[in-house]
Amino acid sequence: MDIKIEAKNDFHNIKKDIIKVARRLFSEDSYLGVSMSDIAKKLNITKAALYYHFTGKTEIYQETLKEAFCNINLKLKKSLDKKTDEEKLRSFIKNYLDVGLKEKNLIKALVAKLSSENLEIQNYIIKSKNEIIKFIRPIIKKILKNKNLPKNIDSNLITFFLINMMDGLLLEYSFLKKRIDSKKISNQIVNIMFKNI
Amino acid sequence: MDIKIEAKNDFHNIKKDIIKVARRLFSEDSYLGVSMSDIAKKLNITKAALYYHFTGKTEIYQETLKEAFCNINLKLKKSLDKKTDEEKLRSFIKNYLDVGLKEKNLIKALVAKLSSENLEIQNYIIKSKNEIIKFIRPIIKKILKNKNLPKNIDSNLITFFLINMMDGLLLEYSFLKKRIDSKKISNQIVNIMFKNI
DNA sequence: AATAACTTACCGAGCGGTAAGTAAATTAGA
DNA sequence: TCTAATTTACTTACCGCTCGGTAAGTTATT
Repeated sequence: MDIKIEAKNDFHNIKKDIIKVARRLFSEDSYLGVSMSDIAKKLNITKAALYYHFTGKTEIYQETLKEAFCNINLKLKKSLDKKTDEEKLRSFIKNYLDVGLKEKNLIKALVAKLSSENLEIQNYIIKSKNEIIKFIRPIIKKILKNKNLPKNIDSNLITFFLINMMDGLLLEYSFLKKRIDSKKISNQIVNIMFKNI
Repeated sequence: MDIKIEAKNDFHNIKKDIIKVARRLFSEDSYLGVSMSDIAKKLNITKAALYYHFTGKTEIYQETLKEAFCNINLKLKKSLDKKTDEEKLRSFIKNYLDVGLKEKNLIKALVAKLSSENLEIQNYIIKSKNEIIKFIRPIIKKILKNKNLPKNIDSNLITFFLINMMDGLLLEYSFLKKRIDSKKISNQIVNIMFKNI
């Protein structure tokens, strides 16, 4: 009985452990740059054990992406707690940058080798990105409602540019391995893209 | 004699051919995603022949990056031909987007597996990017000279944000395999980031 | 007795890279 | 100018290694 309790204390889903480790490795390197052996070694198990729990590398990668995107969505939803729309926007940008720096693989996923065989993963990324855009777009729309935008510019475009600017920044910071002050940067972005427009 | 002339007509540096092919392949895939055999096969030569002309894969990759950056700089310099600073800026953005879409590997280079052994390549990328920034910064500075910028914002920051926004956009378009109207987008970027600021 | 959760030991394929051989062009020497 | 030596630009055939993946055996729990 005592042993069982001890076992229960030690218990945590091994599949979750695998994804957790894979997520860290894929975050530091590309899909091709991480091997199944790498993942197994970090867990002190054999490569074959991974194949007991998952059908293959693709599935593991897909699961890490799922978890990462789930994480992002959870964090971004917190932005809605803020009172004003502008505060929501600022919070959204800050949270996106924060989680993006932690989950570098999300950005890397966009450029890593996702060949035709991984079409499923590509579509999953597109879907997840669209969810993020849909999430912040109405807020930006409300903020820009009463401002008279230049011709050819609408709130959808600005949302699109905002997301890609943040992705570009994340890429740069992750490449340069620079620490950033996400709050400061979010304020700067708002100042440049939304103030005085 | 006739044969010699014919040979001269056919003559073009094989090393340049290799870099040309490698450049296209690396542009479509990541560093790890392209093998020496892939490059050789496209040229209808053997893999060993590549090692006659180059010391290894790293050197070939480095040469493709060099050529690509050289190409960028050449095209960007043409922006200086324009009359006004604003026209120079618009042209710079358009050219950057155009060449960036062609040379996807430049953007990919930032996230592909460039492990510790490729520190040289990393430094080369940083150096080349800095050159681009140095090139456009004074123009942006002049444009923003008489505008009163919000606190915490200066022309250097806006330059930095501009470059990263373009990189983010290129990443997105290259991922979605979307055709873009670079002139239209450059105007939109200027409208959002520089007009009414 | 059966199942869950592994390990051991292997597979074929492909990787970056190399040693040795070869045909054609170029150069050197008589 | 003819020939022998050398060099250029490769090819063939391999190396050791790692990859993703699997079949079969093992141990502990149910």
